[in-house]
Amino acid sequence: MTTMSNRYTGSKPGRPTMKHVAALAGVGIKTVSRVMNNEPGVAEATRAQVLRAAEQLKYQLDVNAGNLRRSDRRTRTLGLVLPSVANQFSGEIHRAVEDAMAPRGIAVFASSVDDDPEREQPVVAALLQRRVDGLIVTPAAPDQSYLVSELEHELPVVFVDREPVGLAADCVTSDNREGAAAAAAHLIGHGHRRIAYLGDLSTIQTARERRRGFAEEAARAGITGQTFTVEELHDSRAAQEAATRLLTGSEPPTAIFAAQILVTLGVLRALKELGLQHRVALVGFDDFELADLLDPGVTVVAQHPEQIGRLAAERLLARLDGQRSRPERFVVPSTLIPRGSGEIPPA
Amino acid sequence: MTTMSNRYTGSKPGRPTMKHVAALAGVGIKTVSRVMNNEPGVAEATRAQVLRAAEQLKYQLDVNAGNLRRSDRRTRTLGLVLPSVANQFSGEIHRAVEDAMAPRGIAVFASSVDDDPEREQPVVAALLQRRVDGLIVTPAAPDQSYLVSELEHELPVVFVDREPVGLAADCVTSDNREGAAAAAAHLIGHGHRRIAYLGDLSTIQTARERRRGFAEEAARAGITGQTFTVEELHDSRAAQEAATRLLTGSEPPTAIFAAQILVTLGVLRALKELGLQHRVALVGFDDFELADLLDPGVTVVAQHPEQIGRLAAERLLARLDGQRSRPERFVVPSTLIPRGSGEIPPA
DNA sequence: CTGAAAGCGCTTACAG
DNA sequence: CTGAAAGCGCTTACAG
Repeated sequence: MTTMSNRYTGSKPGRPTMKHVAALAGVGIKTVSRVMNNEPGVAEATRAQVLRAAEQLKYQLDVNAGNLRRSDRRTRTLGLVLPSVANQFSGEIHRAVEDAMAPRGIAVFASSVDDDPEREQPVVAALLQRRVDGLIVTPAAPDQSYLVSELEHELPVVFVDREPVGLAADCVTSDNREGAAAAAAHLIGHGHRRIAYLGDLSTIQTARERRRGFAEEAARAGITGQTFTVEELHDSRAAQEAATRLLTGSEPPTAIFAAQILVTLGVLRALKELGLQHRVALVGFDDFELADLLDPGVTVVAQHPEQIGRLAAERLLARLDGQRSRPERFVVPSTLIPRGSGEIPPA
Repeated sequence: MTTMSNRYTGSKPGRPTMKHVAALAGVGIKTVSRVMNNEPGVAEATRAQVLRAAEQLKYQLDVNAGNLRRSDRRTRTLGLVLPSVANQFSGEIHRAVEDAMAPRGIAVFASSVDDDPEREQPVVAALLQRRVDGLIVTPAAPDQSYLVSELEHELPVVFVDREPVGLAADCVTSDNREGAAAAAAHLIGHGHRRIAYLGDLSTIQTARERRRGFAEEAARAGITGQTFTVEELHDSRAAQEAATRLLTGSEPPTAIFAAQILVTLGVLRALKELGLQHRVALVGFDDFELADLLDPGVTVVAQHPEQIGRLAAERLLARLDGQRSRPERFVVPSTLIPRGSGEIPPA
């Protein structure tokens, strides 16, 4: 009979198992298991011997195999569904979640959905097949009721940035309505009446909230301005074109509220191209690097993605720890940061 | 005997298994396995029956359990080690990797190491315990030889953005040396001789490469300027202070090369504060959103993280598909983009 | 303090 | 076309 060390089954040669470590150390596999999991009740000499064998074989515990038999059936894995891991806001949420999970040994699968309603469910299904212990999701589909059965099976699900539709679950968002209202109030307070609202796809819940907050505040000031409302702007080029059209029209607005980051960038390009950056006021929703370095500095309603991510992660951990109270809705206040562009008076 | 449907073992109640589906459909579990994995050779009627049962129980295949017995032992999982999932460059690499892996059903674990040499190895070890099928790593530690045994066990490892030390493995980087040399040549070509080099930690391999590319090009032009070299700048505040010191010194530089994105931001702040943004030339390494909107526009050496990520992912997939050729080193060319700041003549 | 037996939910390797 | 038995690498539940 050959030695064990060359008789592995898989196509990856040489990956040792507890059996190999046990054989080399001259103990049972249960003892190896105890040592590798830092369980008490192993003689010091035995422990040392096992560790030596493990070291020699470069043995690494297989957490997936362990999980299969473990009574809690936890994979120590989390699914995070985001618009895109390449965007700044998502990245900061991701990092906050990672930082909250790492101390518990929970690894994070992040998936990008690009706000495509069709992709949300397949992406979530793939995560469920991997038996993630929980889900943190930025909803993109019009309805999340497909997750009801998972919730019933006690899978913790927390929604971030946007509220879910069709099921009751924990949720952490920015104060979209209040933030947009604050932006409107700020511009109105500086004397503006002809304020344009440029916003994202109205299928996105936060976009509708911001629209509403802005409109309510405007109405409160006796302003109604359908002519200045443009929605369905999902990229900066579309926003730039829309802003250019408004600004070169017969009755241009004296101020613009850009309700999403890419819209803000598009408006900035339009203003610069038209040489109007010091003439037309601008407040953007969502902060960005360099906003202070532009001329004028860009006044924004800053969101706090790291707080949103952290809260969502804490919520999820509490659920994993058995908290069964009913779903809560957390709203993270945004912050208006005046930097110049929002304080330009009407022409 | 009670019905099966309420007799689960785990703490997550109700998660059905193939056994439950098989019982409900009145077939063996092997048949359920065939259907759930879309294997051929199942009668249409049987298949339909199984699908109906699976649907009714909301059954989802457990890919981890399957993997345990599967002959290839693949977890369809990848480990991605990055400086931080919150930074733009990392995020774009991450997205490119995700997009390359998704069609193959491979999910990505991303981990942030914050360029902390101490954190690299524990982070990698955690991924290995999860039996990832491969690793894409931005090295932060001074040495990656701890991965030699993994490479021997045929675990595919590809390094991104920085070259590994102590082992031969596939690697995809920017052309740091050439890019920095191009920046130097650009400034020299515009008449500058007193050019400051502001760079990141010299422990980081790419920082050393950029320093070298810059110095070589300067030497070629007969310029030696030790007094203008500041390194170990790892955040924008440090860079701002260093730039301010140089610019307010007795013999200020007429041009600055900022060899890292945070350094560029710090220099921009310093220039603006001193009112020198139209007097002192600046080229930055790494592009950023809004570089074109500043006044003047910021000339940069643009890297292409999405290409770097895609190449690394393709390399890894080729290895997974059995390619055994010797390790290759890919260098992705960067692009100098003149926008104004780099074309300011010396005072 | 230690280890043999059973079993987690699947796939493999067969046999019919 | 279908399914019973064995086994993947661990942990559980015991027994000694």
